Amino acid sequence: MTLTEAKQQFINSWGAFGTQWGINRTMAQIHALLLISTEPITQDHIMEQLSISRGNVNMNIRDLIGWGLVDRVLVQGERKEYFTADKDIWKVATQIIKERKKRELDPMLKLLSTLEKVDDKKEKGVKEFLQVVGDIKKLSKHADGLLDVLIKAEENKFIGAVLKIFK
Amino acid sequence: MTLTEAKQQFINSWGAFGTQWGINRTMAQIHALLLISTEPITQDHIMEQLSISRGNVNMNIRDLIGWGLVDRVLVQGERKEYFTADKDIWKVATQIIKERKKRELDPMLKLLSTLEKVDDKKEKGVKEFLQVVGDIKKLSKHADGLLDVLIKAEENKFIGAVLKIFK
DNA sequence: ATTAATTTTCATTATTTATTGAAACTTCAA
DNA sequence: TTGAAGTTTCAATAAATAATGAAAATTAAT
Repeated sequence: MTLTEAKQQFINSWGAFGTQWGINRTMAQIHALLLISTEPITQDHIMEQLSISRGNVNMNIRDLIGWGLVDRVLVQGERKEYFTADKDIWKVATQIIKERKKRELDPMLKLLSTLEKVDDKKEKGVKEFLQVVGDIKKLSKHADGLLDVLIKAEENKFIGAVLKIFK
Repeated sequence: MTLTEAKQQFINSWGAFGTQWGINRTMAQIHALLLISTEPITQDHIMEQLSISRGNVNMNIRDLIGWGLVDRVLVQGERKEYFTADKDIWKVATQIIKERKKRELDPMLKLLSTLEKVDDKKEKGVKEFLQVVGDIKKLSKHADGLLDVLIKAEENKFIGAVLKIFK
């Protein structure tokens, strides 16, 4: 396999994996392209490489910046904007975890707290409902804590070492 | 809030969370409905509760069974099939982890190994590409191991206790 | 065997989600 | 200022995904 083929396959597969996780295929592909680009690249370069429109690139790039996965880069003497992605995969992973926690886990916990306010205790089945809601809440909080450990583990070798023991 | 309202909101929200994770909204809603149903229910019941067609219920139920999240139940003296979902949220979570690992992490590792076979070493940038691919592979294997720990933690109080220390 | 009840399939249709591209906007150099 | 280069927005359109419903298949009672 040539490097060009391998890169193409990486981009395509990364896009496919993205869709399975609720991430826009093109956004994932742009991220993939940036991950394997040794130098910062322009919107025009992305348009050409992925055969997509200017508007599409622009919107997805801004989304990626919002996720903290991509940065604008100023190139000396150039009018155009350039973009890069952090190549440190651990940082990429923790950044995604942080964002998803913020965007999804927090709202989830809020919802569950609301649902715990069911008042008509007379109704049959309230107990069972509250049991399920309570369990999900407990699990969410566990997950929340666990993900914090993971995020810390990136900077803390000791935690990483301990986690390794159990594997 | 009444129990009926709360249940409705739970179902809707569960569906919305599902879509964010690449899961069909209706499938998530059916799962939610089963989670908060104290008794096994029929396809007709699901159709009515969620206002969806028979075909839709049927396909999604079978998917859920494929995920190991829902079971068929035979009710004494009844012709119709009934369905239930495991109410133990830890088991639900570990089952989902197991399935996603199998369906996604394994193929991902396979892909990465393929990509490592790039041969034209003469090409500029091969080293950087292999670095990124190698890093992702390393991370995937870490995640793989970590998820195994998590799955085991469900049955192993000791691991759970140790994980708690770091929170 | 016949038939009524139930489940499954899948071509068609509807809905949702993503993409395009041209106009509007911004930036900056002359 | 003016205008050329570059960026952003968003209504219109295309593509992908999900839902419907009726026909086919299966099941089980008579």
